[in-house]
Amino acid sequence: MPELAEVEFFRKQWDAGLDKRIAAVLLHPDKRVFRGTDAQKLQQVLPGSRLLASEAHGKQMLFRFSHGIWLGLHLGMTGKLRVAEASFKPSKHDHLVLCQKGCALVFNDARQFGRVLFHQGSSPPPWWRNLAVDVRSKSFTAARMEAFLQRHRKLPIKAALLLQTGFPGVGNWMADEILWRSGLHPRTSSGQIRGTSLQKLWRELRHVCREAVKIVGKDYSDPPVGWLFQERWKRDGLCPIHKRPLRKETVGGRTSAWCPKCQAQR
DNA sequence: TACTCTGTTGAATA
DNA sequence: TTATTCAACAGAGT
Repeated sequence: MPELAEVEFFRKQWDAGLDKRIAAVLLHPDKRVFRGTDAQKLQQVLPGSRLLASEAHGKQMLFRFSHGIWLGLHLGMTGKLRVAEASFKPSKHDHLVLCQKGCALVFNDARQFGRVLFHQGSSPPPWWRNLAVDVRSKSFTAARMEAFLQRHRKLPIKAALLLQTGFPGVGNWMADEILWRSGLHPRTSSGQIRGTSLQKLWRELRHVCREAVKIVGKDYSDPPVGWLFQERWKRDGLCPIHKRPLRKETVGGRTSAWCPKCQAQR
């Protein structure tokens, strides 16, 4: 479930390889995760360089290597990063393996909605410039959010929260969690949200994102009881507040769960 | 066996 | 420019 918090967790898995040289790269260039990138070149160029640093932005990750090499990863729907022993043998969905002394860095993605990007140069890659403003940062003000919602005023708020250009890192479960805490029905038009309800949405958005990164990003634990998260996957999930059955419908093309009592208004 | 569902996103179309 | 729909993929569930 790679949203903001899970991405942060997976990024850190590869910290095990920091400062170590890449001895070999295992991959199959024709795999879909390499669409649009020169996988053979990557395989040829990366050995010999060291992993220097990594960062995550929303659902995107960037790994920086010596010799001006940059690797971008997106986990799609089922992507995972992990560390394995040095003798690791890739299986079916292990699309990219960076072999190092003592360990192997593994990118696995069954459905291959994820993606590998690659760049050589002294400055960060073009696809890492002009990133959307981080929702947890100081510059993500309520006014900025309001302007974005007005630009997409016809869109149901649930769909707007999933737009990575406005809310980088927010995915399906985080969007539902945010709306539940804000008392907003997922079909509410984005343009209708103003004043106190907009302030509320802004606060809950930032709260959920920060807490999720703290909890899930640390060791992949689930958010605690009391979060909608605990109930929204269940067939007969109940609102954590007053135990009413949650409603489930497709909104903005995605399965959404909400409490008809807490989130009544449209 | 066949059909449905899934946490993403980006291309095609309106 | 923005909104909608659908396909890319594999596996799990019914």
